[in-house]
Amino acid sequence: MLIGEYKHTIDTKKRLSLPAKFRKELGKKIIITRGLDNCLFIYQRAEWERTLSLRFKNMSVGQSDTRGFNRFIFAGAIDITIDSLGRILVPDFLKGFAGLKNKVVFIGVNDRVEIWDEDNWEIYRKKIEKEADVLAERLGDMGML
Amino acid sequence: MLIGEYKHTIDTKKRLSLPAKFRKELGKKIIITRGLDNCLFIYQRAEWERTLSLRFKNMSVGQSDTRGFNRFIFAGAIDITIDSLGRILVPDFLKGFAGLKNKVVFIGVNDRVEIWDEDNWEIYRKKIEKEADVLAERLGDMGML
DNA sequence: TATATTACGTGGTATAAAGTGGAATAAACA
DNA sequence: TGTTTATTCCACTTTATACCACGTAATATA
Repeated sequence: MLIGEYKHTIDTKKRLSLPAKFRKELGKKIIITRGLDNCLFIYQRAEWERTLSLRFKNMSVGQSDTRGFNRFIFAGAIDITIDSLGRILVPDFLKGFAGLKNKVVFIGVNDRVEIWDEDNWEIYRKKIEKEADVLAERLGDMGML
Repeated sequence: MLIGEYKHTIDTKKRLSLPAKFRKELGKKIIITRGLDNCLFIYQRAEWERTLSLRFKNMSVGQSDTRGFNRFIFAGAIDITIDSLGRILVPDFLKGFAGLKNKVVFIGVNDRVEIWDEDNWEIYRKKIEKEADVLAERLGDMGML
């Protein structure tokens, strides 16, 4: 289970160290993709194949939005191996997509990790914290709280 | 059953000792999450994983409010093991969320423990105490108390 | 009631690990 | 072959973690 929030920096060589708490669960081989809401998704390679890749494989190629989404997901995905110190190299096109500057935030979201630009995350976090009581009510309806 | 109210302090190294009365029931491995009304929730690890994490495992990433919800829950949570002296380390983002300064208050709420900033708790406590009088009176009028 | 004993909360110090920066080496390209 | 880019390796700084010690509060015992 991947949880928590960690602030890290991308250095001048585009290197970015993964939070130590995530390394064990993610393993050495990971997949980074364009995510939703302007962030990047990191999946364990096996998990990626199981949850996303298979789901999209069965999608029809007849619909234009399905094709578009498939391209968005697969063309933006990249296989990355973590180096001996637990760092990854962030390719330019992904950096550009998520608007990453120096300061980024890693967040654990159950089965995936997300990389956010610090400023974007601040804005988004404040938004969902404000909506928290509404969300809690929904949780209550679902019998979870 | 977790009950009572205890005043503790966060030291310069972000350490915070759990009230001794709570330690036995909570165990060594706990989860701290963003709570409601500006406080933090502490759950026993196994309990939290059973109730929340597993239910969300198969939630769709297609809907934006579901994503926000997942991020609130998981990014705001942290796995903590209590040290040999019964203390925990409070990460900055949780301190910030709950507005914790030096003095905090632990309160037991049946199956969970809550951490409040002392001042916030004072205000909230006074509020509910005042409301309790009104509630009691109403109940009294109806012949129930 | 007074004293002794224990447990608890808090502060400090030492050690280990993690994050970050730079240098050296290898590979790719012109 | 020289230059640039990428990758590996090493070193420093900071942070987290574990360990130890003291003072106070609570409890028990005489």
